[in-house]
Amino acid sequence: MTQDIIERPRRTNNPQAMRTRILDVAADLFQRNGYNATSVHDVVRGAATTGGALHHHFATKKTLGLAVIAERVAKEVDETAIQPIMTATSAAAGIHTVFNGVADTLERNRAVSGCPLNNLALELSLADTDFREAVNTVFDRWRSALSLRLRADRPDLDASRAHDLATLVVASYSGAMAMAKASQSAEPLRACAKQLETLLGS
Amino acid sequence: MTQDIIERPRRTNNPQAMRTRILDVAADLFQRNGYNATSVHDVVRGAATTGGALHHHFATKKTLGLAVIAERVAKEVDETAIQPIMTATSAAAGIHTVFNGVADTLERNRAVSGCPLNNLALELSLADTDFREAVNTVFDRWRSALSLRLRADRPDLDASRAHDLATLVVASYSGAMAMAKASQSAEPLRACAKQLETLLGS
DNA sequence: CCAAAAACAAACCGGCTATCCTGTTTTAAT
DNA sequence: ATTAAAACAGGATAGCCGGTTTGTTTTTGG
Repeated sequence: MTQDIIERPRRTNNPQAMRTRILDVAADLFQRNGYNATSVHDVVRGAATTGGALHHHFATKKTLGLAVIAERVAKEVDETAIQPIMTATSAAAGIHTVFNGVADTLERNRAVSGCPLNNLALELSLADTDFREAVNTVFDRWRSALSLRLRADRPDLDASRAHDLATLVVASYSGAMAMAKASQSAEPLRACAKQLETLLGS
Repeated sequence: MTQDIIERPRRTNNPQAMRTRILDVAADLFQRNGYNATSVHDVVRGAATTGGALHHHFATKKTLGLAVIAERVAKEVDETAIQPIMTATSAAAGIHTVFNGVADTLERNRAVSGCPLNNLALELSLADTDFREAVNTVFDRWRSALSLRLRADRPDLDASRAHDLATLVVASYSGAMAMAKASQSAEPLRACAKQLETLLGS
């Protein structure tokens, strides 16, 4: 009797794709449920892989977390917050675009899961220095870019004031996202956008 | 032979004190390490009590968490943020006092553990509706109080604008605290305070 | 063809939350 | 005063899930 061989689909090694997939799933879960509330098993299941494979790419959960910040969160901040401001006709216009654009997105999706940077910042930056530095780096890039743009718009603005102004914009964005998450509403973002406009318009 | 009785200190029932102690320790640990990263065991050890006693006062960890928000975090927000603004000579002066006062405190203590409301808001408000509502209540009280004070100062201000302005103040405070935590520096708070002053001065 | 990389599979130890049962103290009615 | 009931605290345990490790098999590049 010839044995019926179950044809298991041949495995194909694709380390880059695997790494990317794990990173994507982890970023999503960390964002939605938080770092501590997400187990590596959750990530394994989500990425349809195995514990061993994950371990091969990321030795520990912390390594994975740092990679998510450096390669995913940073990119997301860059795309949704920094780029639009750099390409807009003015800093004020860019800020308007970013705040209201994000508000629109939040209203399209039903749930407000918050700013990924902020989420991880508050959960991890006190617990671990490496996490703190990774998060701080992203905050600083954002703030510097904004400060630079503000001065490009208004050369009369001195560096220190521009820096303070950029800080206020970033802070109000973060805070508004926190309030938006708590109220499950985009309204705080729109309110802040309006007020920032009057401040920048002067 | 008479048995030597080890004199164990007689137990004294003091449910209120026990409850208070547990709540205090839990609030502190949740604030410093986060909700998920804190085990009930940690709370038990910190309060120098036992699992059974804790369970008697708070059936589950979630019950404890909700109590911390409603009875500790809310009070802290009231004392450090709302009261000073209500008693100051003007809203602008009050805001100045709060932001710089907190900044001073952060610099005295070595570590910036962030705004307790913000910390728990971002960690829990998406995970659980009860938590979200508890956090949102505190945010709203804060915002309403501020809005009311702004209008008392400037009767020309219409309600909607006052509300938006209050939102910006609360948001920038929250965000500045997040940045302060990530950078372990009070500078973001001072920067925001300065910029808010020019906005309110006009 | 072979060595190294990549992916799989299973299980480990430890700590977590929740619960149970026991014993003690307080309260209040008789 | 006495005593029954309620409130309170102690301590141990169960069951589960956490992150990580350990072998082994499969794939791939040189």
